[in-house]
Amino acid sequence: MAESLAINGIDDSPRGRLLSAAAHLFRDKGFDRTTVRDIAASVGIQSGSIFHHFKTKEDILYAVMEEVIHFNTARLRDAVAAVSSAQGQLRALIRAELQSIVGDTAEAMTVMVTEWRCLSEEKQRKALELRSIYEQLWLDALQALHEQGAFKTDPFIMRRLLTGMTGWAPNWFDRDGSLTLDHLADIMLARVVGENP
Amino acid sequence: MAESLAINGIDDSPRGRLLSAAAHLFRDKGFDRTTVRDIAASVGIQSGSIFHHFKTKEDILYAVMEEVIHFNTARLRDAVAAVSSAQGQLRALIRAELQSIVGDTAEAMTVMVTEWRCLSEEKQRKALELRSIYEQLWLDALQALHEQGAFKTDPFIMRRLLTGMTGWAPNWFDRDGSLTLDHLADIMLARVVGENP
DNA sequence: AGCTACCAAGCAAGCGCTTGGTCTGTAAAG
DNA sequence: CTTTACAGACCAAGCGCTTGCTTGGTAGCT
Repeated sequence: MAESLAINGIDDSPRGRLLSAAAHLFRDKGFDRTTVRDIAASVGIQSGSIFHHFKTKEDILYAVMEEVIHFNTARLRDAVAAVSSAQGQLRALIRAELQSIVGDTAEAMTVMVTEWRCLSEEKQRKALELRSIYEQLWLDALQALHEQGAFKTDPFIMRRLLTGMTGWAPNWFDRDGSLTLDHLADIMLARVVGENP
Repeated sequence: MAESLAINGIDDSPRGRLLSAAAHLFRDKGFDRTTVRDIAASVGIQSGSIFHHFKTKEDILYAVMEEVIHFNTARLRDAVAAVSSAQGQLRALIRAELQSIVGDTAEAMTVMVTEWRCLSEEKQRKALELRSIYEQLWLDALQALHEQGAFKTDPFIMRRLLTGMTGWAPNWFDRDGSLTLDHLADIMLARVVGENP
């Protein structure tokens, strides 16, 4: 049994604690190398007891993704709503996604990126549908910027480049280093609008 | 038994065919979900016969990475050597990495990115050492561009952003689509030097 | 004679998941 | 106020299957 920091957006019911622990283990060892015995041990119960809360191990993975998508879609929506200019909105989206991906939901977000294919096709489809609102927020902001001439590249491609940049960040960004998330967001924004911090 | 396209840089000895087949399966299903029986079946031998060529399943993964690192380091070196200007060199590096990652060594490169943690720490360290020449080629070109004022961001960070952009490409780039790798390389280059294709 | 490449059979360990039951807290029925 | 009912949370034990890998041997080429 090991204490593990809760993930933002996941409550601390028995089920929620199971989800946080699972996300943590999935990130560290991967879905397949994490056994239900590992997850059970890290919250201090027997392995069989897991199946009182979830039907299958895969359902745990899906639940982690579901929770993190909902939480971060709401965060993205708030981030966009708080700003009026298109460039300001994009900067807010980048900053919020960085917060999701290396900050308070890091484990769950990383898991969503790296363990995606461990879901059955049906669950992938369902999760993709949940993601669609999230992605639309990005495309709207990028489309607006594109129309006002801030960049020439196709907004869909630009979103993919940004996804790659933010998605890779957990592999190198050091939360205790001198580079702040605010600064990094400015650097990434400049890759889109062409300014040069 | 299924035919699978050979990966550039891997010969077609029994061992090489095993490596190509393994890389293909590792990319599709992941290292952990691929069984030695899967690999054996895809080249038409019995599962036990695999261990005549490799000591462990993990050794297969390492061998895939080793081969692809060597091959692509050579390709990167050639790409740089063929151009004189710093910006031309960076463009050549981006183009070559895209070729590696969505082209003729796609399976093996994708596996290297996504199945990295399936290696033991010792093998990770060894593979990282092999990678260091590869990364130095990038840093030299970026450093030169940085010194001549083409961009202000720290070259190390810029390399990480580029790694993310190219590394994510297999998840969306369509080899049969209208976007060419040459065009995509130009788009990515512009994220660094601030021009706007 | 020796080497490479392979087969056939199977072992030991670990896996996800099931089963039948216990305990505790809550709340309606008497 | 007690009794009965019941659901949620969990345990102890273990089943059936898959896994990576081993063993002892054979066929063919040099």
